[in-house]
Amino acid sequence: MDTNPPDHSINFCQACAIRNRAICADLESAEIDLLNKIGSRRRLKPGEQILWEGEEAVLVANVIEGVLKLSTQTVDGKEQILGLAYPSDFLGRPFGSTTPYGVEALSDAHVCTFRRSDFERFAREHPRLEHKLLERTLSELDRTRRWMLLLGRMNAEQKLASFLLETSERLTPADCAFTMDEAPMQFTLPLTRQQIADVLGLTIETVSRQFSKMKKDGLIDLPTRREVTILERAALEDLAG
Amino acid sequence: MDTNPPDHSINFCQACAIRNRAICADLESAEIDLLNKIGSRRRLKPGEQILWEGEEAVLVANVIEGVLKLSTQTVDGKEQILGLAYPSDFLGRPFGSTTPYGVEALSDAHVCTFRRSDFERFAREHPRLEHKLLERTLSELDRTRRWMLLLGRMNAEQKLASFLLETSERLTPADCAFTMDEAPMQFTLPLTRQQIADVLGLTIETVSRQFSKMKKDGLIDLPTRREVTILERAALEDLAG
DNA sequence: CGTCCTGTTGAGGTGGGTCAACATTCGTGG
DNA sequence: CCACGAATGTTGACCCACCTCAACAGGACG
Repeated sequence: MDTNPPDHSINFCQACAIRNRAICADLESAEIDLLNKIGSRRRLKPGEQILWEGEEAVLVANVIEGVLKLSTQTVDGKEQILGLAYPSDFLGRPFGSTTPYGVEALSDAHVCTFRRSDFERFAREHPRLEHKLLERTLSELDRTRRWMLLLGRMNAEQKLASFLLETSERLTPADCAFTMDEAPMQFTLPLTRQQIADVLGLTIETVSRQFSKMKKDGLIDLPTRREVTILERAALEDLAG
Repeated sequence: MDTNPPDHSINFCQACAIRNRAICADLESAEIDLLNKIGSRRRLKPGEQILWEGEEAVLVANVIEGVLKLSTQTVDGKEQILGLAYPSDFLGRPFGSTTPYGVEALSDAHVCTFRRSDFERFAREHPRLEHKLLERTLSELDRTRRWMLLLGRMNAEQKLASFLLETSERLTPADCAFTMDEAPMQFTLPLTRQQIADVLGLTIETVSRQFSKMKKDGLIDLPTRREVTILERAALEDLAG
């Protein structure tokens, strides 16, 4: 495994690409220095796992780059992806003893990890960090609840349309100047068809068929398996509801 | 509407039935007095709504007694219940501008409400409260993610079995001495068939058929529409997976 | 060039949705 | 207390969206 050893020669947090969006956003310079001291960075390859469902929760982390999946399994082995983590998202379960889901990198990824005990101590001593984490957790809960509507009440077409729209938005950095309202936009899916199926609660065949249908209908183009071009965003939004 | 005016003649929080489970659990006596001053109690009838999806978030609340539902609707009018709130659960969206879901009482209910701005100010001044809220939100996020597995990957039978087990547990106060491991246990459903369907992402007919099937198979009994007796808990757990 | 892996497409089956008739319970007012 | 109508729940018949199984296609990589 290429777990890089902690390197404190420069202050990572200060320079961090996601600094103004992550939980450390509101901290003061001195606090950031401290946080930097207890964290270490780690690079992950696609498929590499950093948290295991049910294991003792020893790590928490911040996503700096890449996409990761949070997932769990049914007794009969079917997987359900519980969520995707993008840059600035928080991973792990502070203030709880076991990690409730597995976390695996989908793309090359870069995370900032903390020993849970270190992180918790720091959080308790710095209410501002804890407040930021609370806001983030509340937002994540909102997002997760919206996803329940998708799983419980949408058909395959609506699910895929919603997924493509959400993915295109989350892959576009928030500070990006181009709003791209109606412009065709292209991106690389961080997931295989199987993983998309696991996110949407569908089978791989159904996902594939819906992709083909949307392409035939001219809503999207599929230059390669992993590339998607949204041609008719408004139409997709109609489908998604 | 029978909105009771705030009544500060006695200190509600100190005497509160859910005091040791709710977010105020770790507060000191003096803090509780303060919190008590900014909150007011309110009784709700079944069907009465206290938060509306999309409206400006002006209230947050703690459930003291009863069961409430959090829900949202699709464009085509189908409802999806996002969660149920039981005593000691927290309602509303602090640190956000709009309430992301509607909240309606399912049974006679009793809540302790705060103006969001008051609550937020209090929380920021009392990190212990904020910490408690964070822990609660993290747990709720875990619970919600487990529910996603149910919605995305379970069939009707598994969904209903899981629902009955969870409901029986949440209706049994945690401090109840009887663990009732294998004993037959009875409880009153706080939801109509339609609402159960909305929780599970099913239709009312499918819910009804699954109830009938479980009764025929001797797993449960249904003395009245609202009463359920679990006869074979182990078998239900097998079904739920 | 062959093997492996991922994705696509087709054919057919089925779980649960839809529509409809009926049953039961509840609420209201006589 | 009963009578009536409305609301809620049950059951049956049918259908369709999605799942299952299976064959095949296209890259990636040795």
